[in-house]
Amino acid sequence: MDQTEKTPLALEAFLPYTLSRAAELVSRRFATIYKDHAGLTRPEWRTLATLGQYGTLTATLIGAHSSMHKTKVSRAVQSLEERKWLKRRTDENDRRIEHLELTREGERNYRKLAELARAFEAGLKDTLGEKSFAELSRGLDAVEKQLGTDVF
Amino acid sequence: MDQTEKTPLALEAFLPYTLSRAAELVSRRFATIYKDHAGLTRPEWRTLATLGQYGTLTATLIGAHSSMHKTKVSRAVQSLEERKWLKRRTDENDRRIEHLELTREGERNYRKLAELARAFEAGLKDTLGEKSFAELSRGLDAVEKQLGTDVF
DNA sequence: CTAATTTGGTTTCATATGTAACAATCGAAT
DNA sequence: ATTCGATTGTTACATATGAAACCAAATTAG
Repeated sequence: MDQTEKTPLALEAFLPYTLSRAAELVSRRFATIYKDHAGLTRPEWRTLATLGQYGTLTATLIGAHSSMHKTKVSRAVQSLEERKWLKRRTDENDRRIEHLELTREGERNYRKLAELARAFEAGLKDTLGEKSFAELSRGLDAVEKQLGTDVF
Repeated sequence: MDQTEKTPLALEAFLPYTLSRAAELVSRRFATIYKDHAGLTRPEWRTLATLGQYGTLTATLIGAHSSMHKTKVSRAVQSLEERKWLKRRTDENDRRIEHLELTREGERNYRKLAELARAFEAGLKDTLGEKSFAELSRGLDAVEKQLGTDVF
């Protein structure tokens, strides 16, 4: 007897759905941190975080490290530049390239937000429990390892 | 000595990021199924899947079951109605309410897509490995259980 | 060397989204 | 019965997004 005749698909147990739902739940909560504390959008936060982590980078590299579309990066960089949180420096040998770097102000805000981010993650680990958190992390790593080779 | 002085936050190991990234990777792949095979958007697919699973529902309930904003549901229902994949029936006692139900055509397409969805998930389980898949599922369940009480 | 191609990044345009305002209806309170 | 508030669903508006066109600069091909 085929179970699927009655319920071809249970959405609440279907991984693409549960994964997307969990991501939204976590994302929504985490967003309050960079939105409320700094008025940043998600692309802006990711750009800040990537530059904070890696130091000087080009826009293309920011996109690669943070999995963002180049138009998102472009707009986020503009916005952070207007805030004076980052500065551009055109490459001397290749004038298409711009090296992007956080200003002192940007660096300061990055550290502050990074601390809140770590606290958020710690709270999440606490809420989920050490074991579930570790399982989730391992599962996500597996996804990244298997599907993450896509350029985009 | 404080490790965070050098790298306040490693994005590739930060759960809100890895979760969001994994969701996008899986979502992008799964989307090809309902897009290529039926020309559906994600809200349309979710609406179809929810009605297919639960039978007759109101728009509000579809939103609750599929975690979609009511405007998304409203637009998806319109579109599916135009395709003649669902029909509306106004409640006799409360004329604000519309009972939504798949047509035979809608049902047929739902079953077809549901089968592809199950195959997709099976392939994913295969790719990730039984163990990682199970860990991921449990981790996601924990997230849902702890954070899923938000209405939205 | 010049033309064609590629690359880094921005802008344009069409689409998708959510907030808020809205219309219609219902239920409760007076 | 009438008014007020809540609920169901749609629409209008402003914003976010990505595909594609685009510009400028560099590289490759002929």
